[in-house]
Amino acid sequence: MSENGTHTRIKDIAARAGCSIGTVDRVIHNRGKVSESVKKRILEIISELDYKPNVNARVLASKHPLNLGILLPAYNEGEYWELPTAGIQHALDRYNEQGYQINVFRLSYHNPEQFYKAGMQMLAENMDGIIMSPATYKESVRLVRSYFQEAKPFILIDSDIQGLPSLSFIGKDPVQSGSTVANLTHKVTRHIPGQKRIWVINISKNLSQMYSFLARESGFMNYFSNKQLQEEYSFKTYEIEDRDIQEEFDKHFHNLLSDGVPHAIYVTGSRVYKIANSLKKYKSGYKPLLIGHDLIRQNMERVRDESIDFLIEEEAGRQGYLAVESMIRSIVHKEKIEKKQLMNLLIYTRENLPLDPSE
Amino acid sequence: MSENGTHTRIKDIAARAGCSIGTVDRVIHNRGKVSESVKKRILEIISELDYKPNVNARVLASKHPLNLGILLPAYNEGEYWELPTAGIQHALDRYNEQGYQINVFRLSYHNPEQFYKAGMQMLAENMDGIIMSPATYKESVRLVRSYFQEAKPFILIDSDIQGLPSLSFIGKDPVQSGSTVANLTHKVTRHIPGQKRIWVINISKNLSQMYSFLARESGFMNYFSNKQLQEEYSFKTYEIEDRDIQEEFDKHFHNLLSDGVPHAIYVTGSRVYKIANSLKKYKSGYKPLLIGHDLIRQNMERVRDESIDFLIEEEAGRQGYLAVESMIRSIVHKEKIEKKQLMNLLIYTRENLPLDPSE
DNA sequence: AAGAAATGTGTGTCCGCACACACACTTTGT
DNA sequence: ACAAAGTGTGTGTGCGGACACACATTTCTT
Repeated sequence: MSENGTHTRIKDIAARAGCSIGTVDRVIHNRGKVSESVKKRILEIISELDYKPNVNARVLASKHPLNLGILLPAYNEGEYWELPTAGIQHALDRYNEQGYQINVFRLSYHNPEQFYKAGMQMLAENMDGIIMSPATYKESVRLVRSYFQEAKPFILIDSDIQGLPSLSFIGKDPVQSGSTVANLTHKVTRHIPGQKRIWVINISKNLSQMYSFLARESGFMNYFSNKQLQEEYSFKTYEIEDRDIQEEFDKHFHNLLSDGVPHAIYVTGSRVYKIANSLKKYKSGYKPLLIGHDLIRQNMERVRDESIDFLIEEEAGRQGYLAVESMIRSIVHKEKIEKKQLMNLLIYTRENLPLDPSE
Repeated sequence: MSENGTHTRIKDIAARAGCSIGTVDRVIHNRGKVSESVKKRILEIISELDYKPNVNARVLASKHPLNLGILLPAYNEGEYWELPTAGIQHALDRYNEQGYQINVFRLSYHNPEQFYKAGMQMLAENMDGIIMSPATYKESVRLVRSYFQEAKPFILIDSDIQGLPSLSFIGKDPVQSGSTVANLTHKVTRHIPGQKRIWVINISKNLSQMYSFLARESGFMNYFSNKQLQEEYSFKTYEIEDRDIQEEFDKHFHNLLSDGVPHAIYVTGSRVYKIANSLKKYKSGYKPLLIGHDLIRQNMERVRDESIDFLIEEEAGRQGYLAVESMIRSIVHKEKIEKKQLMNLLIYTRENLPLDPSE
């Protein structure tokens, strides 16, 4: 507090320390020379008074724009990455309206090499901070090594790579996510007489998604093995290539089904709708429980007509929003950011599906 | 945009309109007299340039504190209302740190009359804005009528009362929520042979909660009637008074159970843990599916030991946070707020339970 | 017609902070 | 011993907007 009854200001600190605001400013920003004794005194007063700089004044006075690098996988319309991207855009619009000046530099990648290259280009372009979703482990570590050396702040979204010196990770533990789905699957199928047949399907286009999918799968399997349910349940795992032509996909999938329709299918990624579509065309008395991820349009349609039973999502849009917000809070406001910001696990059914997935 | 390449400023508008910034300021704030012609010209320029005042400068310059009234039901430790309250506190702390000066005036109520009285006191104390959770319909309408006449902005959290001229409603549609639980219940129990017995239990202390509970119940029942599942399912609804002494509660509940343990129990509120506790003590071969609401500590413990199967929550903490944020954005930043901010429906199981429910 | 009141508009200060600049005092070099 | 370089500290201006105040011009009184 201060004489005027509100918050502590630089001026108040200066008065207490018996120096000018310029000197206080110098110790706060570590710029210019300040004698040790004065510096110590000021730091003491700062911590004693619990001085928090006024963010509004700070943003107003420092007129540097924020250069933000955004590095995400390439995607087509209606695909998963549209969601985080929308969240990012939402945040950018909002902060822009409020008077923040933010320049974005976007790059996308199709494969790990491109990821690394684009990441290095971000360095070359001298961004103030970088928001990215890592591709593979190896390239991420290589890239982050460079970031670390140049003290370049970065935020990881969607997939974490443990131990990286990121400002923050924003996303969800995929193993936990898989276990939760397993719990759901277990409870829904437990009363089916006889042995329950479960399929886990990974449909992916590229390597970088594969990691999350596999982690979800192992979380899923883990649940059943921890519960010692291997007797009651049988599992099959399929890796299906993402064929763009639905007919080809159908053919392949119907082929798998000919051995017998399972009781439940868990698709570890956002391409459940393809399974749902194929399943619809397959004449069979039994409709398996179908669970998949992410609130993309095509999935939502399939939830609406109940060909998908449950859709899990990990607040994809909010991840993007928070990434931008965290970057601003860290770089512009100089706040401290939580190392891990874990999202909630949302479950959607026909009943609680939002009309519009945009955040 | 402006000469300096960034955002439009008042100065830029003044330059274009050929007047001083004082005049522009007057038309923006509708204070003082401005000739019609100049006013019109300025307004045109404002909309043409899409002028957005710089929030940081605005907050910095206007040094009024924000007086915030908060009116919520009274609660004991560990009860539901702790969650929104924590969210509110989190927002207050955060904005306070950032240099906003916010004074809060809290009141709580045990019954509708107190609610109305406290609400009127908020008016008398001349708060800038009020965040509240409405008690009953009648009292809310009466109260809001006064608010409307005095143009006092208010935000409703948790329970909506349709058609009220609130700044925003922040919460969730309880009917939808009930239907979602019904879907879950249906899928889990569908494979049980024979007729499935379902219990819906409302445990509440006071009238104001009852509304949400009943709405959830009707959403729940709706699902089954829409699906025409009345043949396969039998339903019983119980209203249980919330007895503080668990033994008494147990006695009452065990009495109900003696007619036969149901296959599933849906508790429409946050007091599921009481049922879970009672159920544990009841010796029976069959453990019914147990679903309830809200991430309070006692419920979390029961999810952890799997005596509660699913816990549903509607981002209670975030509701509080958003309420404060929305109030600030509306009153201080003068932004436009969305009339309805619907929360997500979160599902928790043992696998994805957070360690700490605080936001 | 002259002062009073109403109307319209411009100027200046402050909010808290960032940063450039100025300047005094000390230390170093020759 | 005196200039040059280095070190420590104070002052001033500007960021965009809010608001008080000053003042000019018009309109109203009597």
